[in-house]
Amino acid sequence: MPHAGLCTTLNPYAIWAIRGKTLDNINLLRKVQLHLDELRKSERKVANYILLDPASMLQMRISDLAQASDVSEPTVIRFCRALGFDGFQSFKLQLAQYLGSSGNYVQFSVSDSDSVADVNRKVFDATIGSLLNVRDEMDPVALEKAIAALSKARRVEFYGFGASGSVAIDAQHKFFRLQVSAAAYTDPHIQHMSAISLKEKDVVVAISQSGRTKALIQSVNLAREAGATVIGLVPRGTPLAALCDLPIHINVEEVEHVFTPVSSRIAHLVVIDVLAMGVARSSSEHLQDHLKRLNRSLRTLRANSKKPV
Amino acid sequence: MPHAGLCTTLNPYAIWAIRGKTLDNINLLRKVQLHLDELRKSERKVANYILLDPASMLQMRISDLAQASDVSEPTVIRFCRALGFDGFQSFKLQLAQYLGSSGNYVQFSVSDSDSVADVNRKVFDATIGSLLNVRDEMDPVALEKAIAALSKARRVEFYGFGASGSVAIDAQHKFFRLQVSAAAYTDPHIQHMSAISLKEKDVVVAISQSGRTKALIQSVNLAREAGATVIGLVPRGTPLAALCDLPIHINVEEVEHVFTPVSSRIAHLVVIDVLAMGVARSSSEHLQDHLKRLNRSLRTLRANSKKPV
DNA sequence: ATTAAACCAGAAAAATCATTTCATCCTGTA
DNA sequence: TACAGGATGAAATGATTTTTCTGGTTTAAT
Repeated sequence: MPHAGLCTTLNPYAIWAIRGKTLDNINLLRKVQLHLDELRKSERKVANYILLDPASMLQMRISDLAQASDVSEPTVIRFCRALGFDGFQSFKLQLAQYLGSSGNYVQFSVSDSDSVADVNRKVFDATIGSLLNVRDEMDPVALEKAIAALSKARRVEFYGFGASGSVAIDAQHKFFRLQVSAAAYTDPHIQHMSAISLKEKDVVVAISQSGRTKALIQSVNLAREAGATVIGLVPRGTPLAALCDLPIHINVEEVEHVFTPVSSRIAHLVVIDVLAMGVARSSSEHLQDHLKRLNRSLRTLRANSKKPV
Repeated sequence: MPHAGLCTTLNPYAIWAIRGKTLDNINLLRKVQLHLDELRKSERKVANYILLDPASMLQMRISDLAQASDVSEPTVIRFCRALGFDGFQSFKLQLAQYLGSSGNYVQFSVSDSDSVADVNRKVFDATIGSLLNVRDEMDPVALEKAIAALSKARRVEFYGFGASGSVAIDAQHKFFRLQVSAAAYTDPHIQHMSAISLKEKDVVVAISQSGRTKALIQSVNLAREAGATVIGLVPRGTPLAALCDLPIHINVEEVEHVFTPVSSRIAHLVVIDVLAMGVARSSSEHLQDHLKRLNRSLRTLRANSKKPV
């Protein structure tokens, strides 16, 4: 097998996989909340206790949970069954997995006493937490429309400023490789100039963390006037979101008074990856040949000797 | 509270947090592997079975696992105890949590029958999987040294090509905000020219997914000759890794014949975040004032009206 | 080579815990 | 108020884990 470096293997679809997990139980706690009013009164006591402190029940036996919720043991079982689980153990296991997957990445702040290893861990976990949120909030229909538009596009331009500027540049790279005629502009003047020269079959992807950058709004307006389709990677409910033909809403934060500028760029990048993967999927074998050749040519830019660390 | 957009709150440290989880069990499977030779012969059978297919045991009763591993039930319990758990259930629960946190993000490939929602999920999970790996493989000592070097640096330059080019640009942004004199060069000529003009107190951060890009190797050589300190975000065991003063090893892939160019850039970005956070921490309150002013000034570039979606 | 000691593994008993059954108790309605 | 209906819990049942104890196997010393 070829070296892993940039991209030297054949199948662009081969990545990583989810072990079988029904989509139902991915958001277990949300599911509990949703079914709350379908539950009987005493079962609801159990639900409320679990929603209040999900982690604690992992250590509990059925009798403990019954006592803590002030109901009888059979009720706990009925609660589990009402949610579609086999029984208490089955529910507990699912909850453990759920808490393992998303429960860990809750809020925190780095303190001065943290070691570098702690900071590392926390920054990574913060990022992962954001990604999990964005993943679950993503609208597949919007994605689908965006992928369709990108696949048909004659030319794709990525616009962004600041941190979103580097996302735009990265996106250009990605789409370039897929043989899409792509450009990235991070300068407002050039954006404007390019925007007015766009045609109907062109697509603009506007990337913004704030959703309110004036210059970007202007570029998008110009692009739309020129007849181009505008896809937006923007937070919901912002001026830019309202302006785009195909807004893809990306809300990184849920807790208001928290500073996470770290993660939103990364969420944007991953969404770009999703779009690129979607476009790659919908294109022909021809493209895969192209990718093979591309990788071969990149290899000539590299040194070959392997030296020890 | 101010709007969340780019970065409008006061405390740059406030991000996200880990719910209490002993470090021991974060890498449960690795732990099993490490203790493998301390186990008795028949207990090892159990361990091997679990390492082979951890997910399957979640559905198993103790007797099933005993049968599957070809040992008796007490042996299974002794195995759990040997690893420091209370018993079988306790172990199973921890494993469920572990698999929930990282076990899901194992290998797969996107198939043509996948919906866009599936692709979305898989791309996100692939990314998260890589991040989890990189997080756990990261060397805190190397990070610490790099942070120290960056904090003392008179000037920091980021070098990268291709996808790593946009990482370099992003890194420049990030450090720029921390009042570090930073530059990013993605053109080999300019890199070379800049590299030879560096001084002893300067730091270069070389970013590469392959670790073997010729032009980058050359830039690094020039920078070192000029007396600058070179930090490398590179895979272990590559020519570049050998060349850097302070290599930070980032190995995104573990499975050889798999194509994951998607995730390595992102891992690099997160490592940049970690470094930036480290530098921010080690600098004064003065910096925090600066950040406040910076955010105020950025706000003037934005539209203020809130429009509905 | 032989024997004792320590150790290891499994069968069966015991304990624990989840589940089912069934009787009781509410709640709402005629 | 009486009755139907479902909702709840006590106690019995059943399943699964855990402990105990015995037979076997390795190890080391004579």
